[in-house]
Amino acid sequence: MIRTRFAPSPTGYLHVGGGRTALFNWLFARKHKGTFILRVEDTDAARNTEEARQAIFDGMNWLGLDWDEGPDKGGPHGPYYQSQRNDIYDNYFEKLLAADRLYNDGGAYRFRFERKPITMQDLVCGEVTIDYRDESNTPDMVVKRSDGSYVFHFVNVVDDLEMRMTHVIRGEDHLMNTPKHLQLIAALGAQPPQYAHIPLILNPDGSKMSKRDAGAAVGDYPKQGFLSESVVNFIALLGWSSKSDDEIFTLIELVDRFSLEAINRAPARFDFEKCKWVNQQHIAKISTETFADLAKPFVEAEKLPITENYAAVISAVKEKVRLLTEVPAAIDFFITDDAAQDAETVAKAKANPNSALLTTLAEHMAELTEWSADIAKEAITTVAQANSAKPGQLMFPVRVALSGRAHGPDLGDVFEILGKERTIARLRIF
RNA sequence: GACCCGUUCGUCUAUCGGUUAGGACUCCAGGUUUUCAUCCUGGCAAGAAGGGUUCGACUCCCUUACGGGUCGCCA
Repeated sequence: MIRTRFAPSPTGYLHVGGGRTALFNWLFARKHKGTFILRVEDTDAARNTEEARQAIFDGMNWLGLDWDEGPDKGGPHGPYYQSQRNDIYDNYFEKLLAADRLYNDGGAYRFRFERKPITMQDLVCGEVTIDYRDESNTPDMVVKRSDGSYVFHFVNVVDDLEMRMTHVIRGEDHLMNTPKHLQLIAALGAQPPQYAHIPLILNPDGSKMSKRDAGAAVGDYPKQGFLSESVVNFIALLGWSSKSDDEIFTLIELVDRFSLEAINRAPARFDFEKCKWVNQQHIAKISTETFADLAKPFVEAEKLPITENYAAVISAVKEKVRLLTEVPAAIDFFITDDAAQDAETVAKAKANPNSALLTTLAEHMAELTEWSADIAKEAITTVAQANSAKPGQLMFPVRVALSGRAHGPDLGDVFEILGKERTIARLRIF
């Protein structure tokens, strides 16, 4: 039975690197019908915050990564906050003491490493050997501070043992820590889990992605108008490949295709443009109803009313936006008569000789007894031909007159949604 | 500095000794849309360098260069 975990410390927001680590652990567990555990490593009392703890839960929930054991959920190996597991750590500490592997150093306790080469079999990196005879590079590590608290390496190992982890999938920044953990586990007389160290995520310029960098916080993605499945899809592709030409996957499809063997060893740079493209692909895949629901908060945030024709309006722009944040600006001209216009585009359209025909077009439309996308388009053809112009040449001025911009939905949709009166009114104003 | 991991188009990647080195993002050009976008088609663009091993190397080995990581009483 596979058991994996995500063990963040609540000292900041949830980082995309952490999000991807959580994702890979989750995917591996789900793929093999195993158990996924969330454990909060809050041993650094000085740096832990309640906001950070909440950000982890919010981020995990948003990404759709549910846990089988952990906070709010419980489980047979709890509690799942390290700050509440001190008795357990004391027990293990006694074992190390009894095995004569600890010594006091300035009030703190250090673990005495065995001075020999340590070889590990990493599921991603393969066989890696670190020579512990070189003490300058591997000084005996502190497991208990002089203030009595335990350090990361110790509690992390104890918990992975206690919680019966079978696989530890974590960032490559932990690769050099693994022999330390292996030594600790051996000293405790236990069997280690299998390790898989995944490459780090870098900034577009190749530098290490850390706090403050664009795209670093998982919590920023929903605000920027990304769908959670897009983000999951995109970060899965950073350091992992399905080995096929397909790239757009739902969470379920990822579970189906995921494997540790397909994880790369080289770090990957974050490409914001591609992330947006992935989002666009997911928007295209979801239903109009779902899209309307997801876009609604962004529309309301811009103080735009949800009108009766909201469904039609949203449907007209669904395949034109890459981010949900683009929706308000894409639909506002449908909803209000004083939506912001692109001055440059308007000037360009007014300079267009064909815009002189717009008045004629408005008059012609005013005489129509019925109204539909096709009838309105036909009116354009009629007016154009009567004035020896091509219908297509009228499209641009008409678009600008009706929407105030150069880009937008199909003109037929615009005619239909705006209706006869507003269409004519805007043509005349222009 | 020492140690560890890595290095295919600008970016994400496929390739498990024999391929015209494939796909995707970006960019460019056509086409569709009586319209901009979407979409479709095409194009630009890569094996870090040098040595080996081999009939044959992007693929295996060594060296160098470059990138990342680690050397805490942070996690």
